[in-house]
Amino acid sequence: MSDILNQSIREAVADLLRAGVENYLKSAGAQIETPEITLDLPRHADHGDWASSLPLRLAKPLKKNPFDVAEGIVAAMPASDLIQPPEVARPGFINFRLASGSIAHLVRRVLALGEKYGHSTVFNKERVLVEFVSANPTGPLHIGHGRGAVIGDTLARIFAAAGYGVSREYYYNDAGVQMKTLGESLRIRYLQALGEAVPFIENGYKGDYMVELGQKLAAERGDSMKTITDTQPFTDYAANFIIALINEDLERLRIHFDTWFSETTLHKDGKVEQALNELESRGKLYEQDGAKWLASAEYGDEKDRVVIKSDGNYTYLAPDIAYHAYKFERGFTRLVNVLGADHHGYIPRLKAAIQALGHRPDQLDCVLVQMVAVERAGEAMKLSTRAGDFITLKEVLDEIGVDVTRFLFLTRTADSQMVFDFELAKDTSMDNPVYYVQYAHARCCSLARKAEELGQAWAGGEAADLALLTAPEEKALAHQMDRFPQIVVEAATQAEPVLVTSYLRDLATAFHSYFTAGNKDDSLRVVQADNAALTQARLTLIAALKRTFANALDLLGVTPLERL
RNA sequence: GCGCCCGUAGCUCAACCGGAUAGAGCACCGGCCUUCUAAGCCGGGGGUUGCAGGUUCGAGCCCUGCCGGGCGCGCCA
Repeated sequence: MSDILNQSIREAVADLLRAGVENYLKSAGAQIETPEITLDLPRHADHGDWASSLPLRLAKPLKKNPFDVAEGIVAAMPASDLIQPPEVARPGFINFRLASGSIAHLVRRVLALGEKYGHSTVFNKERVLVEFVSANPTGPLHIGHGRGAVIGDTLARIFAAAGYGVSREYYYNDAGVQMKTLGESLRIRYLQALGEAVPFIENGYKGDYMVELGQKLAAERGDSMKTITDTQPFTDYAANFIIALINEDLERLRIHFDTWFSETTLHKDGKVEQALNELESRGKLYEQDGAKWLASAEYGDEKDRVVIKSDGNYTYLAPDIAYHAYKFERGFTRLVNVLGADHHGYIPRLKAAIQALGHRPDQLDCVLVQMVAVERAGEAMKLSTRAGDFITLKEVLDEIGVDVTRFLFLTRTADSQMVFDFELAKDTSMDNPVYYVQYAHARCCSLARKAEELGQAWAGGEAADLALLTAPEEKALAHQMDRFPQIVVEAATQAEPVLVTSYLRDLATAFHSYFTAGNKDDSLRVVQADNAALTQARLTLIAALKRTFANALDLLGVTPLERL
């Protein structure tokens, strides 16, 4: 068996099980290959810490009773001081329980790895580009953008921990109608600020921020732009200003983009033409009714899509294909797009496009983020940038803070609709799940302080006799801590940040339970006035736990508080 | 009309990808602070997993049909 420091307890148990299965199959003379080794987290404590239903799946090909298969595997398993002798349960489960020895191994492992605990090298050779937010700079970010921003950034953090080379990118369409309308909106607000009685346009951006921007422009330039009818200078002015605003909100949310990618550069650098030529040479484009079509139906799209209209202009899809082609061109092996759920109809044609370019469809993951409905004192509020009627991300951050905002957005899967209740989010009580977790971390810190007060400051883990850690609650803690690396890999594989959030709750539950057990039973207290050795062992356990909390919270971009 | 997502406790959500007795939080009821942070812990009530079939050792999960909700369906962006 390899060094435990390089292995979680779970992996070690899986190795034992694998050895048992292989030995068993060999001795039974079976002609089947070793199946994938699976270990589940049982729902009930009676079923141990890890359980496997492997015998149930082996029974059929072996034509044997699953219970007998389970017993055969268990008998063929090597012994280990990490687990107690495995139990076989009907109809054919194998249940594993951690032995006390596993606690010491786990604690040593966490402390040895430190900041790296939970990180892995599974995806070392991969590079992932996470594209998110990507709101056109026509107005400040609202609460819905905030959700996508937090999910995208958290995914990026998780990918990095799983070994990926990660880049965060913000893409905006600055070549389209929306930006033109933005420029025209500003031009009118500017003229109005100069005292002209110009009527506002029908589809213009009506938010107060545009009025203010018009006044700002008037104050800066006086009437020097009064006679300019071209909207471009106004568009540029507005876009630059708004991008700066957006970036300010994002930085505040602890989100930093590596690149801000503008659609215009694709056109300027000939990337659109290049991508279409590539498709053409691969025979994936054809002409019909004077337009140029992509044969996307070949790859599961409902129907083929136009990329060049009969008037010679590109559709929206053309630059988008070019953009994704360019992502691959830059060396990324996996693309993750965090999109608003209303874009779901767009995904099949995008996947078709990358396949037509010779890439695998699974290299593109589209994470759909559902709309955020906002409630304030029970009243639903509508969100529309156009109408200038929305809850801005800035308001949310001002009112409830970064930690709570980030955590709340991560408590549900991206795909589920969510109601953001302002009163609840502002509540610093137990309703608010972020405090449950932060409280646990703060309690770890509090224990260290308490020990210090009593002259029993933690002396580092090296000297501690971890064999003293034998309580069931301590085993439960070790078991939870042990899960972390696997959670990170799964969250990265599935692009599912909520796995980390719910893991943190499990970890906090195990700890709160341990902590309060000490209120009833003195012998379970971490700090033992008359037992320095036990105190040191438990402080070492707490140090490992605190490290695990901190590392996991860091993946969510939430601060591990020293005290509440 | 076609396609995608969803339907689980009064409410908000889980269920680790087909496993054992469907779990948490909130709300409700009852216990635990002269001792490490009660923003916590322990216990209780509450379910025909929308409905009806099917697949198999086993289904909340897979298949078919129906009911209900959301979204999408342009040579728009």
